[in-house]
Order: sequence, then C-alpha cells, then structure tokens
Amino acid sequence: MTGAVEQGDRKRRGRRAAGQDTRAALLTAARALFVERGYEGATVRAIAARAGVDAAMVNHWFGGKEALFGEAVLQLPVDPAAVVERVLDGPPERIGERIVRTFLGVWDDSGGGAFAALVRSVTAHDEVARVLQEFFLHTLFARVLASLDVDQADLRATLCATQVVGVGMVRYVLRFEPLVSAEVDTVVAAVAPTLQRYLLGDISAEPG
Amino acid sequence: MTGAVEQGDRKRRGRRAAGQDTRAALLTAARALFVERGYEGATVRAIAARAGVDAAMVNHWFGGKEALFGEAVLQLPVDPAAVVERVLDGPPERIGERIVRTFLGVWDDSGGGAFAALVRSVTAHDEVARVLQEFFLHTLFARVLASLDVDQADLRATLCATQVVGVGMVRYVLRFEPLVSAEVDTVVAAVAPTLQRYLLGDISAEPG
DNA sequence: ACCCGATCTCAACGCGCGTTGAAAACCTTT
DNA sequence: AAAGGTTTTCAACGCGCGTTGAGATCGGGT
Repeated sequence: MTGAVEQGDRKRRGRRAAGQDTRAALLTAARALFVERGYEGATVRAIAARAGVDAAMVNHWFGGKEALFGEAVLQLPVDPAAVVERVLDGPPERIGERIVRTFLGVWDDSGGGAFAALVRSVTAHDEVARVLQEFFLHTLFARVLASLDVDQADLRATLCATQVVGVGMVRYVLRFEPLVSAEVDTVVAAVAPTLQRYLLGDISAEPG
Repeated sequence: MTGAVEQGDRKRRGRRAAGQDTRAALLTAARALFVERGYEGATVRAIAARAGVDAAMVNHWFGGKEALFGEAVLQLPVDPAAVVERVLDGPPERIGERIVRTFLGVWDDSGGGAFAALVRSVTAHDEVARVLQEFFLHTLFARVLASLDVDQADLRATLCATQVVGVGMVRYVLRFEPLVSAEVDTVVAAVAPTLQRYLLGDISAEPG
C-alpha cells in the first residue's frame, strides 16, 4: 500500500485529468494580464503560470503569443448593446450626461487599470487602435447619432471621442488631481455639456 | 606607401579625437529614440548606434539606461515660457482658441509621432506621468489660470487637460477620421468653446 | 619626453523572452 | 486489453536585452 509514495505536489508529466479546459484558462489569464500589464508586459510565461500550466501550452492551443492576444483582446469587457441602450434611454437633452455616467461606470470599477492597459495595448499594437475605432465609432456612436439625426455625424462622433478618451487619460492613466478623486457628479456637471454640444449643438465657427 | 593599408572605415579602438562630445551625442540620440519608440523600444544599443559610439558608453557616461532616460526626458521639446506667452497674448475671450492652435501647432509638425511616443512613454514608465503633470498643470496652466483669476483653478486645469489630451489621442494615436484630416480651423471651431468654458465659464451643475 | 588618467571598442556574461521537439501520461477507440 | 491520438511537462534553443571588465588608444600635466 504505502510502497513508493508519490510526490504529491510535484507536477506530473503527461495529460492532466479530464474536464480542465486549459484553453479557456489561458484566455482568462491572458485577458487579466493584458489588462494589468499591456501587451509587452504580459509575458507568455506569466500568462501560463497564472493559468497553472506550462508556457508551451500557448503555442499548442493558439500557435503563439500574437494569436492568443488576438483572441483575448477582441472580447471587450463591455456589452455594446447594453451600453447603447443605456445611453439612448432618456431625453435627448440629457444624453451627454448619460454618456459620461456610463463611461465612468464602466471604467471606474477596475480602478482605472483596465483603461490604462487598453491604452498601453493601443500604443504597443496598431491593430488595437483599429479595433477600438470600429467599436467606439461604428458600434457605439454611429447608432447614437443615427437616432439623433444631425449633420456632420462622423465629425461629431470623433469630437465626442476626444472628450471621453481625454477624461479617461487624465483620470485613469495620467492620474491628475483633482480629477482622479472628483465625484462622478462633479465630472458629469463639467463634461456633459461639452458632449451635449458635440452631439447636438453648433460645432462650426460661431457667428460673430 | 601601399605597405599595410589601414582599413579606413574599421573603427579604431581607444580614445577618439578630441572635441567629440560623446555625452551630448548620446543625449540627443536618446531623446530622438525615446520620442520615436518610447522607453522600452529605445534600446541602449540603438541609441549608441545612432550616436555613433559603443553601447558601453551609456554606462560609462550615465551609469545605465535608467539614468540616461532621466536626463533625456526632462528636456521637453517645447519652451514653456514661449508657450505661456503665446497663449496669454490676446483677449481672454479667445484664449480657448489660442490654446488649441498652439497645441496643434506644436504636435502637428511631427505628424503625431512625437505625441504618440510621449503617450507610450507615459504608459511604460510611471515617472513620466509625474513629469508631465508637473509640466502641464503647474508650469503651463497654473500660470494661465493665475492670470485669469477664477475659482476652482485646479479642477479647471485638469478639465482643460482632458480635452487637450483627448484631441491628441484621437488625432495622433488612435487616428480616428475625420479628425486626423480635419483642418486646424475646423478643430478650433469645435473645441475652443469647450476650453473657453472650462477656463472661464460655469463648470458646476447648471441651475435647472 | 614620459607617464597617468580619461576615453573608447571589443568580447563576453547572465537574464528573460518566445518558441520548439521529444517524451510522458492520460483518454478514447477498437 | 492493446493501439493510437491528444494533452501536458520538460529541457533546450536562439535571440536581444542591459551590463561588465579588459585592453587599446589618445590627451594633458609635469
């Protein structure tokens, strides 16, 4: 019975017990580490360690780090349909406020780390900027603007992007006070009118 | 004469001719590469190659990459005094316009590469964010706001930062159209009123 | 004119990265 | 129960990184 005792915690070689979805575990670990450290900072070894498997599994299941990144990043932490619905649900004259509240609601939760990592990924990896543009402009603001029926929709969308992205940069990445500690209501009061004007107001040279 | 011909282009060992300021050459090369590729992308070998010297010179003159970075980055590519003067030179009711024009004037020149690299450096190196905050808020906007005499100056400064940084992100890093190709006047017309309000207008909850 | 220190190249070190191939352990099929 | 394919760990490779020490070369002080 006792015979030669198995070294219990020593990782045995070969196939593990069934029911362990290594692929999914790697994807989860990769998303978390990409968010924490960005593309270059999230090493294959660290991802595999967090997933509790060997680094070679990344190549076995995805073919390489690049491909794993491709699969992991494209699953954004927000549900586009829900966001659009939340933004459009209410009177048009307060849509700016709802955008700011939704934006802060999504990113404040992670303490800003998620947004910072997204920015890090954008600068390290050109493809991410394309994906973001697709999502931000075409998926989100295109629908919002379609329901508002204004001219220069594309320009208005990018202007909204400047203000929203800017708030994210200063609040989550640069961490300039007092905006980091500012209440949501304070930010809303200041920024919402800007979005309101970009979406529905006059954005051309003001007459006299 | 012909004897043993010296291999002319082969780098000779030992001390070079006098008058070659290796330290300054390294600093210049480092600034250029940090701007082009960010902190992690600017390798010691590449910096030394651009300066035309060996990589070991970085350690000899600065003690390491980190210290070289510290000296190189603190010399920003803009002259604070000139910027402040240019922004303040004119009527207060058009200060928003002057800020946007100055900002685009500084960064449009490099085709956006310099701004993108700055962002890359910020996300790769926490210290840069601190330096930027010092420069942006305390050196620039503190003086601007001091001359305007308004309440909540710190909050107003960070709000301006959100809009200005946001324009830079969308125009230079994310490259969302149509803002990338937009004329300066178009951007000014849309964004200047926002800065005008952040600096001099009402940023609290609007009365009903 | 000599020497000593400052300056510079070269070769190599150790590290961590992404990746690869072989061998071990497990599961499924027959 | 034997066979065969799938999953997994392990060991090692090649690369580029920042850094180091030895030695060659030049310049300035005496």
